[in-house]
Amino acid sequence: MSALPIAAVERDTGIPKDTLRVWERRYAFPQPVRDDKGERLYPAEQVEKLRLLRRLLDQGHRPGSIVAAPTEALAALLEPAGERGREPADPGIAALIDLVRLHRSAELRATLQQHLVKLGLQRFVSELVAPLSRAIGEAWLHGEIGVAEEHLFTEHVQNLLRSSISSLGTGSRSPRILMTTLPGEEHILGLLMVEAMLAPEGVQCISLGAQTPLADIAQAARDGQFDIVAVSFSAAFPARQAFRGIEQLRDALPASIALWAGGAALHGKRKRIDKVQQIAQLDDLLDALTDWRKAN
Amino acid sequence: MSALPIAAVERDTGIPKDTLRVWERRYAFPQPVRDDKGERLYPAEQVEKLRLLRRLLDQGHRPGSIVAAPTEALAALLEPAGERGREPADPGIAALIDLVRLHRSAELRATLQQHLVKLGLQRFVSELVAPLSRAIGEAWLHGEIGVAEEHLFTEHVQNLLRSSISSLGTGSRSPRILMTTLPGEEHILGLLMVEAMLAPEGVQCISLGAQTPLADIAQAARDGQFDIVAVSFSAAFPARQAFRGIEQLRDALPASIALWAGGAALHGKRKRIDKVQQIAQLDDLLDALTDWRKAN
DNA sequence: CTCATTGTTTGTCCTGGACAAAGTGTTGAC
DNA sequence: GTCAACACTTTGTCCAGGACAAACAATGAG
Repeated sequence: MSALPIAAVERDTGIPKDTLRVWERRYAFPQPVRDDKGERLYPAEQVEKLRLLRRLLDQGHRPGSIVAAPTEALAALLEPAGERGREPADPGIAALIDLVRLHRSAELRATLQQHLVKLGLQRFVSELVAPLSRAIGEAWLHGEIGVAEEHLFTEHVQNLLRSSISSLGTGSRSPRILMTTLPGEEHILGLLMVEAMLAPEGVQCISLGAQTPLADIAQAARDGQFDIVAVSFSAAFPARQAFRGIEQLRDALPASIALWAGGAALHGKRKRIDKVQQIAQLDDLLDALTDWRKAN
Repeated sequence: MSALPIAAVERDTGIPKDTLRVWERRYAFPQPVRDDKGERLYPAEQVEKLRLLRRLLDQGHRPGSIVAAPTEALAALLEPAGERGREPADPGIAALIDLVRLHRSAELRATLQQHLVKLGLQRFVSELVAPLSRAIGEAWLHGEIGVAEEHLFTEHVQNLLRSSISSLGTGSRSPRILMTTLPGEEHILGLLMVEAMLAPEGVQCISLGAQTPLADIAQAARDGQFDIVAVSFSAAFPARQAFRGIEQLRDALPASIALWAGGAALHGKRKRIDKVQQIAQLDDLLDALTDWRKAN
C-alpha cells in the first residue's frame, strides 16, 4: 500500500500515464521511486497530492502554477472556493451529510425516504438531491469525506430513485426518450435525476445506463423509434471531450431525433451546439418537455 | 464515423494504446491511415476487427495466431464455441433474449417480473438471472446482439433486483457485509445478485457500488464494523489483475474481517488465496453464510 | 471595451528499445 | 501414463526524449 506503479496511479487519479511522465519531466513533480526494473513507483503521499491536483485542475487552475507547488499551498487554494461558494448550508442537507460521514446507513435511508414522501419525487430531486450531491462533491473536494462515503451516498439515492421510478410504471405518452452517458462517463446519478423529473409527466424513459458507444446509441435510437436522446455529464468529465462527443452524436443521429445534453460538465461554458438542446438546470427539463410537446 | 484516432479506439475496444502500436509493429495489423500530422487514424472496419479480436482473446485465443489472420477466418473461429457450448437453450431464456434483441422494454420487464414472482427472489437470481446473463454475454460475443441491447437488459434486471432488495428492508441479523468492486471493474450486476441471495437471509448488506479504491474499502470496512467484505468480478475483468487486487485487499484488511471473492473472472482458475473465501457459484453463498454463522 | 494577433503552456502522440510474467513445449522421474 | 521441473517463446507494459497542434494568456490596434 506504500507505492503504486504508474498504471495504478492512472486508474486512481484519472491522470493519463503520458501526462504523469511529462509532468515529472517539466515540473519535477511527481518524483516516483524506481523499482529494480527501473519502473516508477509512486509513494502514497505523492498519489494523494496528484488527487488534489486533479481537483484543482477541475476547478480551473493550470498545471504550470500548481504542479510544482508544495502541498500546503495547494490545500490553501481550495479554501477560497469553500468560503466564497459555501452558502450557510441548509440544515437538512448538513444533517444528511453528517449521516453519510458517519456511515449511518439505516438512518440515512430513512431520512431520505422521509424527504421523498414529504416533497414528492420531482421536488425531492430538484430541491434536495441536486444540492445535496453538489454538497457531497464539494465535501469530497475538500477532503471532508472519502470515496467510500461518496459511493455510499450515491447507492442509497440511486436505490430510492430507481424504486420510485419503477413504481410509476412505464410512461405511455410521448415523447419516447433514450437516456445514457457517453464512453468515459460512468456516473449515472444525473441520468436518474432526469428520469425522475420526467417519468411523472408520463414520458417513456428508457435508460441504457453508462458508457454506450456513439454508434450503438444512434443505432438503438433508430431501432427503438425514439423521439429524443438524452445524455448527461458529471462535473468530473472533461468539458472539451463532452462537446466533441455531443457534436459527433448529433452527426450520427437523424435530424428527426432531438438531442438533449446536460450536466455539471457543461455549466459555465457558454458554448452552444447547433440543433442540440442544452439543459442548464433540472427544472429546465420541464420547460424543454413542454416545448417539445408543443412543437410535435 | 469513418476513421478514429488511437485514443478513441482504446476506449471503444478496450485495447490499450501501447498494445495497438506493438501489434502494428509485430503482426502488421492494424494498419491505420495517417493524418497530416502523422497520427494514426483507424478505419471503421479495422476497429470492427479489433473488437472481434478482443472477443477471441477473452475466449482464450492468443494474439500471435489471430491478429494477423484475415477477418473471415476469425469469424469462423467464433462458431465452434457456439456449436459446442450452446446447450439446447431453455425456451424461457431464449424468449427473453428475443425480447432484448427486439427492444421490447415493456414486455421484457413484465416477463421478468412474472418470473420473479413465480420463483421467489433467490431462485429468480440463481436459476434465471445468472444463466440469462451468461447467455446474453455469449450472444454479444457472437455478435447477435449489440452493446445497447446488453445495456438495456442490465438496466431492467438491475431495477428489478434493486427494488426487490429495497422492499426487504435492511437486514437485522449478523453478519454485516460490505460489498463493492475493485477499480477497473464497473459491472455491478454480480454484486446485486449476491445481495439478492443474501438479503432474504436477514444479512445486513451495504453496497458501495463499483470501483472503490482498495484503501477506501479497508477504511470503510473498519469504520463500519463490518464482518465480511465481498467483491465480484465480471467475465471481462482480466484474471491476473483480479488475483493481484484480492491479495492486496486481503493484506489491507484486518484478520478479523473475512474476504469473499467471486465472479466469472475467477472461474476455471484453480488458484487459491490464503484466508479468502472464493465463491464459485451463487448457491455457494448460502453455504458460506451458514459456515460463517456457525463459526461466529 | 472589443476584436485580432502573437507568444506560451500543455496534453497527446510518435519511435524503437527493453524486459518480466504468462504461456507452451520438452524432458525425465516415478 | 501422469506429473513436475526446466528452457524457450510470446506478449503486454514500461521507458526516454522528441514533436506538435490546440487551448490559453498577453498584447496591441481600432
